[in-house]
Amino acid sequence: MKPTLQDVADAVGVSRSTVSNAYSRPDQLSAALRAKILDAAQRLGYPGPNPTARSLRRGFVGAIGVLFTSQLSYAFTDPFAVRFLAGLSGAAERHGNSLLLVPLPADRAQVRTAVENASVDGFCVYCAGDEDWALDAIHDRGLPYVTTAPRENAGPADRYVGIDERAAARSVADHVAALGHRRVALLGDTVLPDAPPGPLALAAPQDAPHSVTRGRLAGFADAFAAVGVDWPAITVLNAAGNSRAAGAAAVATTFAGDDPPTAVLACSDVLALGVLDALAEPGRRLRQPVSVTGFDDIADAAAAGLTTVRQPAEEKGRIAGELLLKPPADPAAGHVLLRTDLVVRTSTGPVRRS
Amino acid sequence: MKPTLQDVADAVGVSRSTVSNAYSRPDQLSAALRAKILDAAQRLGYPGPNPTARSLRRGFVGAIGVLFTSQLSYAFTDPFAVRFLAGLSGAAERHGNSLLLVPLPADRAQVRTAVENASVDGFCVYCAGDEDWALDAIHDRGLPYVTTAPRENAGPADRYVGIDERAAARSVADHVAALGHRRVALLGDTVLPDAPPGPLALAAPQDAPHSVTRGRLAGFADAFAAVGVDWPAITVLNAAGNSRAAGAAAVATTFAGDDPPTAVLACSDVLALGVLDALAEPGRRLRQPVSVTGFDDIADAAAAGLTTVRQPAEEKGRIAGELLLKPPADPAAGHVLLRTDLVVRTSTGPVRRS
DNA sequence: TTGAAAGCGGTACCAA
DNA sequence: TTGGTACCGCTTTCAA
Repeated sequence: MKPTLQDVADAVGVSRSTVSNAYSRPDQLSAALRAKILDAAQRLGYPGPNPTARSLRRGFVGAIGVLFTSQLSYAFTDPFAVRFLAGLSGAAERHGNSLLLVPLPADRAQVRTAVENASVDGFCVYCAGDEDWALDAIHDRGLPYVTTAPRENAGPADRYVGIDERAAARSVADHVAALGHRRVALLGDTVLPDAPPGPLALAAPQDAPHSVTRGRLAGFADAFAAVGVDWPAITVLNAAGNSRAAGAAAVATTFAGDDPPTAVLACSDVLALGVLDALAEPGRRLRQPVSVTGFDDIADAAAAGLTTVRQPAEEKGRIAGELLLKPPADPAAGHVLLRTDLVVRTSTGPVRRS
Repeated sequence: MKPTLQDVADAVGVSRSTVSNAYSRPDQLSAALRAKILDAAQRLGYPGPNPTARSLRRGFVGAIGVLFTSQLSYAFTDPFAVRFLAGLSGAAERHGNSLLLVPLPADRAQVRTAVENASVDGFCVYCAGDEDWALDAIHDRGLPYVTTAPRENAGPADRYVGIDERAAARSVADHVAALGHRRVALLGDTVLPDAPPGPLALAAPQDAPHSVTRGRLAGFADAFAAVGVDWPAITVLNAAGNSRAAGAAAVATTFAGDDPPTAVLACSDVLALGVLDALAEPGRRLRQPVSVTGFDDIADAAAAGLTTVRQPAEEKGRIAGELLLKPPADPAAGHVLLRTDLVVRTSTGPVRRS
């Protein structure tokens, strides 16, 4: 059996408190005694204070939990999520905290369990807003948390860092509309759960269950409504996942028809890059070039010449971390809206009169 | 104060054991009583069993620690590390484990503390081999661990997953040598600690303190020695970090001289891409095209036409996770060497006679 | 089916 | 400076 603090105390002939102090508060005992204790510990193979026991007693852990709405392993395939994590881990690093990445099981009941079993002092929920079962579980645990999207019924104590999704989406859609595009398609990841890739019937942006998608679709719609293109005239495309391949698959049949869209506005850069991939496929014949826009401004966007909306990824993560680790005195400061910038590159251009 | 299990027990008029069973072993009590207990818990706002206390009592945590040799936030900027993490998190997910990302402080003494404070059942040490203070700390805690490089004095119980760095490096260097290159430069990240960017005096590959760099440099050297180019004739370049910018900076002055290298072999794709960046700078005049090779085959390598050595990133992570979470019965199976493949693209070509 | 009691391994207050 | 003593919150035999 592994030796415990008690064993060390016995070996040296002192009390447990003294051994504990030797580790946690060196100034509380003489250097000589401390050396003697550490020496004995070494000899006995005492691994040092058990972190779990220490956390239990101290009442805090020194770790924050990170929850992803999608599979944890998918999170690492999303460039934006990775940059967010970089920012978050930087903040954690600075505060001496660890990051506990908690995989969320698909089963709703198990989500509760996963949340309940996490030894953490708080949670950062990436890209939530509708995953209420996870947020509810966190809330029930009474732990502080930060989300990257505002909750429907957010209380004043709720903290989040995000962007104005709708306004940001509108900015890029305004740009596309100004270029003269009127036949457009909007592309999102899992716009409706379990929908197949490709065109989708969505009565209104509000019907998208995911709040981020909802906000972006609404912003796109705003821009086109302003130039007389109403929602029913807009094609909504569904992608089965947030990947280039999914983006390409979603538009596979889009440009075949008689009157194809002249622009595709995607809810993420990754999807948009997939659209560009599809458009670049050899053998594809187009009546006119298709404008494509993304969202996020990930690293690959620049090289691809993708017009997109930039949001500060690392900063988002960093602020999420700070919000959690160093709560602002003023609760109003707990709601942070980051600025976004329209980045116009070569993937968008004026529509050609036919 | 937050209610505890005891409070719930008191409220219902049962013992703590029964309440505990209501949560952890529903089959141990009548459905009616269980409902009553859960109901009372709800009413009192009991957050469910405290995970820390539970872990302490049960003797395991359900989480594995991840240690990066560099800053945690840097890890997310390294594409290969990210893919490794994706694989690792997949394995963790499958086994119902969480991942605790532990930031390692620069201070050596604090590294111990960081390791000692992590509530985990084991560690995955990314890219270690020489960070012995971290490994020692893990070892002293008596926890199982996996590394991504063999340890010098590895015992039979040590588990690791890696590649034959030297052979892999040789394969790409053989390719370059076969193309006729004899004046070559090798480029590594932090070949020697605190060295400035650019040319470096390194008496032998063995003098590189980092085992991965050491192995790769040795492999490069092997190939050129085989064609009569000895170590002193080879330029070694140091990069201050594993980034494109650092790669570019490292070769900033390399091609100015009279007799510049005709090939640069980098220890990572990221560095190699930086070299390509530098070579593509406007205004740079070269006597002949410079061949460049990388290592890892990250996503951006293909688009850049980079000749490189592919190693299976996600699989490396996945296997590391499996090795930790489901230790092989046969200890020999705890040492996994993954295969690598030379991927020849357009960044390498035959040397031109001058 | 339920409860009593004994820890899991430490920490921190307070008194000596 | 050191030791005594609760106690952190839960799980788990074992007996009732």
